[in-house]
Amino acid sequence: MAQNSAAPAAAPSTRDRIVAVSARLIQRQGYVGTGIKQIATEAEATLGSVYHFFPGGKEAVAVAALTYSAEEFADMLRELLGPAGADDPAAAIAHCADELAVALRESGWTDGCPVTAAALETLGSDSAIQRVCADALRGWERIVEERLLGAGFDAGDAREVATTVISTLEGAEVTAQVARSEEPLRAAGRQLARLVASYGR
Amino acid sequence: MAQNSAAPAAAPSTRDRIVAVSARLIQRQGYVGTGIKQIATEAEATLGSVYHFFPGGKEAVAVAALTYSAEEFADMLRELLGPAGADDPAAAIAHCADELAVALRESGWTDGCPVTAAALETLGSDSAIQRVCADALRGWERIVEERLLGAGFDAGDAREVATTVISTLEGAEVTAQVARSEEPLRAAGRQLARLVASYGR
DNA sequence: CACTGGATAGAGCGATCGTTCTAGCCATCA
DNA sequence: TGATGGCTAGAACGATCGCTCTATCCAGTG
Repeated sequence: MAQNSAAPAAAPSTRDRIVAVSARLIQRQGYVGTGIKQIATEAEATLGSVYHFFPGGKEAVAVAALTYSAEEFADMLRELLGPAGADDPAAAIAHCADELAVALRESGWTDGCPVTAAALETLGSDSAIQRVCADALRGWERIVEERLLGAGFDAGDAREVATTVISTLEGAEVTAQVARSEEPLRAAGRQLARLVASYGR
Repeated sequence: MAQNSAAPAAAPSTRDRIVAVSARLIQRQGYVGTGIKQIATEAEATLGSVYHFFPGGKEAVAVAALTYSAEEFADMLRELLGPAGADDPAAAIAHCADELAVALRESGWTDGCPVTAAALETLGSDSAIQRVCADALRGWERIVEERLLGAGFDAGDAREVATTVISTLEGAEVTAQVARSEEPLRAAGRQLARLVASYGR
């Protein structure tokens, strides 16, 4: 079917499959470690299709995949953090860390943050990938920041705490993956909750 | 001079050059993105030398490089955190984050944490690299933990806070690299100090 | 019906990957 | 002086990399 916008469970287009598969592979193997041919194979597409939809080559595919992943995680953040007016941002953030821990374990500790993975490999070059990763992190920070502002945080505090929350979640996720344990994320969640709560008086 | 063990500033051996260069390259380009031939060239060694000292190939070189980097960072941690009996662990941790920020800026935002970089690329495989990275993170946590214990922390708190401190520093360093700004690390340092201080009453 | 253009299909290009292999250098010691 | 062995040197191998190219398929349109 050609873009049946009404049916929710329509078969994904070739382009969408390429993006989704790329996101997953970058998440697990990094940008350099993921080959175009592997993407084509696992997306059940051919090399021709990949270069048809992404004339920019591997980098263009990665940019689309990272943009997709970034928005996906942003949605998750918004959902887990709850509405900006809710009463307990500390518990919401801890809940967020717990959900990340569960998802990580269920994937066999492989499906971490594709943005972090790709960012670390392209640091020297001021590539488009770099820019997408920077925007993603900044966007996630904003979501947390606005949640804190909604809970009555001072503007400066909200910004600084939001930056720290995202950094800590990123770092704790990597630590959890390496240690193959939920504990780093659980601990980070509890400590972040304590930190956030310390502003509430 | 052939291994003048007395002179402190002796020219480093070929093996040492290979390890040091590998550590720096993995730091900047990741494990997959760094080639054996590039290592040989930049270390002013030949391929033959690399395989002579590391019959295990690329993975063995990386393990040695990561072990070296891990110990180097552990030394830095011990020095910056000060003696276990010192009075203010919160300030020491913030100081630590600031030093990381300065070093990162001075390198042009390229020289981050090689352990994080390598760990993320080898998650699926239970390789020796994985093990080295896990040991490195655990070791760093222990250093922070003992510093907190020395400051009078409860055992459980010390462990959980130490895990969080390392995770946050890791995450903030990545964020700082991507954003090309010292701010994420500075913010993380201040918030970690606040968190640690919150236990002191 | 012929035609058109988006999409698919995969052979093949040059380059580079990690690795292996043989040859030779050179300080050491009999 | 000749032999030994740690170390250096780099050519070469098969595999795989990102990418280009041509050919084909096929739904939509006149």
